[in-house]
Amino acid sequence: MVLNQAELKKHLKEVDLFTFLTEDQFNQLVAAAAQKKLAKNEVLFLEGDPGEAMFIILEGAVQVYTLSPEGKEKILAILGQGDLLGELSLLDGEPRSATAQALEPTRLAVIDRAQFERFIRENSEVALILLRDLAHRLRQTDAHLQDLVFKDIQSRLAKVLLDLAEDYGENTSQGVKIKLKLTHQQLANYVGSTRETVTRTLLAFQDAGYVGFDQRFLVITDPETLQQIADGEPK
Amino acid sequence: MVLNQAELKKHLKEVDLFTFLTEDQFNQLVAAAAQKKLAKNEVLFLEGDPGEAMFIILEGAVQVYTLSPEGKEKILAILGQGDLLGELSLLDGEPRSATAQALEPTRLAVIDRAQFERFIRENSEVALILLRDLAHRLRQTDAHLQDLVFKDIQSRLAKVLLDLAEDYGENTSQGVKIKLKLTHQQLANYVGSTRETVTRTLLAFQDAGYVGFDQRFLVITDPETLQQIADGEPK
DNA sequence: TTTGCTCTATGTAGTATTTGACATACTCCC
DNA sequence: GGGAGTATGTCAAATACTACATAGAGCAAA
Repeated sequence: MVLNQAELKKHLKEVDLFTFLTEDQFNQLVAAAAQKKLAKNEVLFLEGDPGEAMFIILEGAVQVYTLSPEGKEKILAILGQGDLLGELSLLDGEPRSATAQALEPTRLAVIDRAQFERFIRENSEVALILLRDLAHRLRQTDAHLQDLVFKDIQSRLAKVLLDLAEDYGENTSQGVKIKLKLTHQQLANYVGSTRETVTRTLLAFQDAGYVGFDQRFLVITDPETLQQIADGEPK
Repeated sequence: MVLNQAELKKHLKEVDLFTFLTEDQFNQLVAAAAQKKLAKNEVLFLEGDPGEAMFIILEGAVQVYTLSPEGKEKILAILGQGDLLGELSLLDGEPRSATAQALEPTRLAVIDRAQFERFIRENSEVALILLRDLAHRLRQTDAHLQDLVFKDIQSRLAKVLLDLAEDYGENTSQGVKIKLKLTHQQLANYVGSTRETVTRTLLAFQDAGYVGFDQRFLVITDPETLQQIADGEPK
């Protein structure tokens, strides 16, 4: 199914970055955007590829990860509806520094380099909006780095679960249900640990009653306590 | 001693970011820059401060770090001559997300928000140059994150030493002498470990003949092997 | 300048934890 | 029924924590 212009526009509206644009600028970008669909697990681009386009996620979810020499993965980000993807290569001309792969069926708006550059040139304040966005992401990445150094697996896992609940959560009677299924391996790759440790920690959370399961979906039943754990208070 | 305009200009020329500017743009910025001197260990700004200026390091070195709730430090960057500092707050308006402190007597050029914004406004392509720079730093930070996940202390320490040699090194008959003195504790804070582990690893490097000391300055005697260790090949 | 005091940095060891590697079932879908 | 994903335990390795001893640097008074 192909999105019509109105639907595409509705989605683009959800991109934080683009809520700063005027209606005119907005329509201009909508008109320029092509579309692409990805099946679950389909790879959008590989680390090392030349980067000649950026994407806006209209629907679905994408993981961005790199591989170590030994083949271990580190997930750098899990992006969902409304998120931008792959813009760095358009900004600095470098090849992709990570691989992007769909976690579920996903639809994207595609903006190639020429369109992007024209848009920036014709709307000079967009560069400032992008600068603000990148500054924000740089701070986030530094924070992620601190977490990795200062916090134990419990904290990091709790934090990731809360983040996922934020982005992919749905309120139910038992708590917030995370509609995005990730294997323990993927969670481990995300928090920088091993599958076994994630299994152990998740079981501990379950025993303590902080999380539960509903048809194999993870449900956050005690977000307050999880938040405390994420912030570093033990137990 | 106060830098004269010619000297200030010479230093600014060394900032990668600003080598893209025209002579005119360049002079404009030089004229706008005030100066500041820091004694060793003097704090330039604290995490949480409002950020109303950015700095260019003319001489000396500055460490940028954050504190965990328990008071442990993580050094995010060690910046030297020609590096930019504190520009994120000018871009996104957020408070400082880390503390900056001089590692040795340091001189800075100070560019406040008004100067910065005027400069950007009057030189629209500067925003694109900054975008490129931030994109680059985002990739670097991601790479740092991967190191933290994938590599052991040996590798991380080897990498940091090579980086320091690159930025603060001086060729001698025995090898590259690192002119910046860091305590084991600081190195530990940088690579995300403990002082004891750094001491042990450094001694191992010394025993193996990869590094040595010259009047308490660290000397890299076998950069090739260190590079291999940094890249993950063991021993 | 020298002496000695103090503070900081470094070296070393032993112990405790955390985590990763491996092995083995189990279970739930296709 | 087969395969992917999951649960769980054991073991070993890496690293952090704790504690203490020594060395060196900086400083101040003689």
